[in-house]
Amino acid sequence: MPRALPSRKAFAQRSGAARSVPALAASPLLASPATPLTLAQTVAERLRAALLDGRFLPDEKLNEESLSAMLGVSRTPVRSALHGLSAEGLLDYVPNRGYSVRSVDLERVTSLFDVRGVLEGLAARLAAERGMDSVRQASCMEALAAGDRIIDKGRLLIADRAIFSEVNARIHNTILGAAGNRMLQDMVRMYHNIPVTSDRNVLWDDFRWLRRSHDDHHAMLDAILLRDGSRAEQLMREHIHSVKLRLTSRMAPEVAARGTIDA
Amino acid sequence: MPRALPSRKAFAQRSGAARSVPALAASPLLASPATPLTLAQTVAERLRAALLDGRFLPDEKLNEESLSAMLGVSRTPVRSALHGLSAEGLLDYVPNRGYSVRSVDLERVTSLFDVRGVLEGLAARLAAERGMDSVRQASCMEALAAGDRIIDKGRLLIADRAIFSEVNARIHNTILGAAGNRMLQDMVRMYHNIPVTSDRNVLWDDFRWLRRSHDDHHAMLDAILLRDGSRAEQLMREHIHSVKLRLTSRMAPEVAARGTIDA
DNA sequence: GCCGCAGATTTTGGATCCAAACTCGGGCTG
DNA sequence: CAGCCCGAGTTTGGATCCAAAATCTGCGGC
Repeated sequence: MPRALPSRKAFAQRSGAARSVPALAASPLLASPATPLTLAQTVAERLRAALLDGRFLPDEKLNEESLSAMLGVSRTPVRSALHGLSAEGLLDYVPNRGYSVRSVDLERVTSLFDVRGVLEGLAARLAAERGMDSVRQASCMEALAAGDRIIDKGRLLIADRAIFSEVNARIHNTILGAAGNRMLQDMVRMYHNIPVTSDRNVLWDDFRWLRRSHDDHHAMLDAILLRDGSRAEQLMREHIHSVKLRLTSRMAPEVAARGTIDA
Repeated sequence: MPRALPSRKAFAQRSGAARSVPALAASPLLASPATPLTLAQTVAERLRAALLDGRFLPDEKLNEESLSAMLGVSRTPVRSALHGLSAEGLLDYVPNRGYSVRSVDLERVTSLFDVRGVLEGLAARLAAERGMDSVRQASCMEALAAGDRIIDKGRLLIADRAIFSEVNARIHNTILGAAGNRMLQDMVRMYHNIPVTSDRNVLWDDFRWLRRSHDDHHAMLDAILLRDGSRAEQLMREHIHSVKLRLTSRMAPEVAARGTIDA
């Protein structure tokens, strides 16, 4: 008999409200081919969301039976989901001992942003070399304009945070798409799904930093439109580097100094 | 009743002979912590090996039942293995339609080597910045010397191919390890497991190219020992780029021109 | 009092069973 | 004759069952 389950609060409903922001029209890219999802996939999705939201403690062991009870499915799809999430790097797995939440320490964040820097740098370069189609150009311009409107207010309203987050995501995603490199897309998307480094965890509260960040976006897109691959790459690297510094300084204020990108 | 199985020849025995090359002592790095492997993992390993050896046709559909019969296990570990391999990018998966061998076309190889270029470039830069410990230095020197001995013969003996392949792997792996970035290691190792791009598929038959490649190794390690991160990165990028050109030119001689890395 | 060891219990890994989705072929209709 | 519809057979996804490994617990020895 399965003893009293932990009953993690509010796990069942995750209706995903507050995702759409009216200030930015939905991008026409990435249309879904209406694939019939499998149970294991939806379970994986829910677990991923829970992990990103920090609803599990770092290093917490995940019990298959508890999860299956929690989600109202059998152990089979849960096992499949856990397996997949560990392949994505969100969980740790030890053969006969099960899965546990991968904790993100400073060293791991540093590693990740170093990788992210060169990958997104590559994306920017490729986008510049290939050139952007008009749809993507328009999408970026729209996002930049939306960002400008916020910046021009001179301070960051709370309501604008979500928009800015969306603007940021739009720009990076469009560049990534323009690069036209599938492998690259998959990799970058992969660690957009890692807790601390996920965009939703970036702190959008420092107005100065935010303005600088938006300036970076302008410069990057400028370089891309001018087809200057090297400059686009350098700018993107430096941009990511600044995000890395920002995040790591929060994690361990005393450390987080020596950069790894600047010449 | 399961009808006559395809009985892919020589699938059962894969005793893995001819892996150790006497010219190079086993590297003391990467000691195995003696993890008790699970069946699913061994199945994944065998399937991976089969895929890398090209024992399956591109786009071939993999039937779970056939595989389980072939390997003498139930469908459960096979399913787990297939799931994992698709996460690694070796297989394609469509929800209710199963797994199939991912075919590697020219576009995919190009994508992959562009990514690999920046990632291994990052590894070289990080290795230079951190510096190599004496063990790694010695390991590299040994590998370089072994390579020199082969090159000095003025032509490539068939027996030396395996050694050179080993030398190459040793150098790249050591640099990767010296970078001290776990995330990076995982990513690079991941696409060392992709059919066409796997080191074992590099063609070591053109002596001139091979000599140039070995020169690259010398230059790279030189830069790393001098702690010149930028140069190490540039050299590694260019090195990978040359491998890319070499592979793509074989795949489609008429295309494979415009590079993406050189300034 | 602490460590180690043996049995009980929990938990994971693998096998089997069942249902739902897909495939393929024959027959029907326009 | 082409195209669609429907049903048999196959294949995958999910649930359940069983065995092996690990964890926990309590006892005894040093």
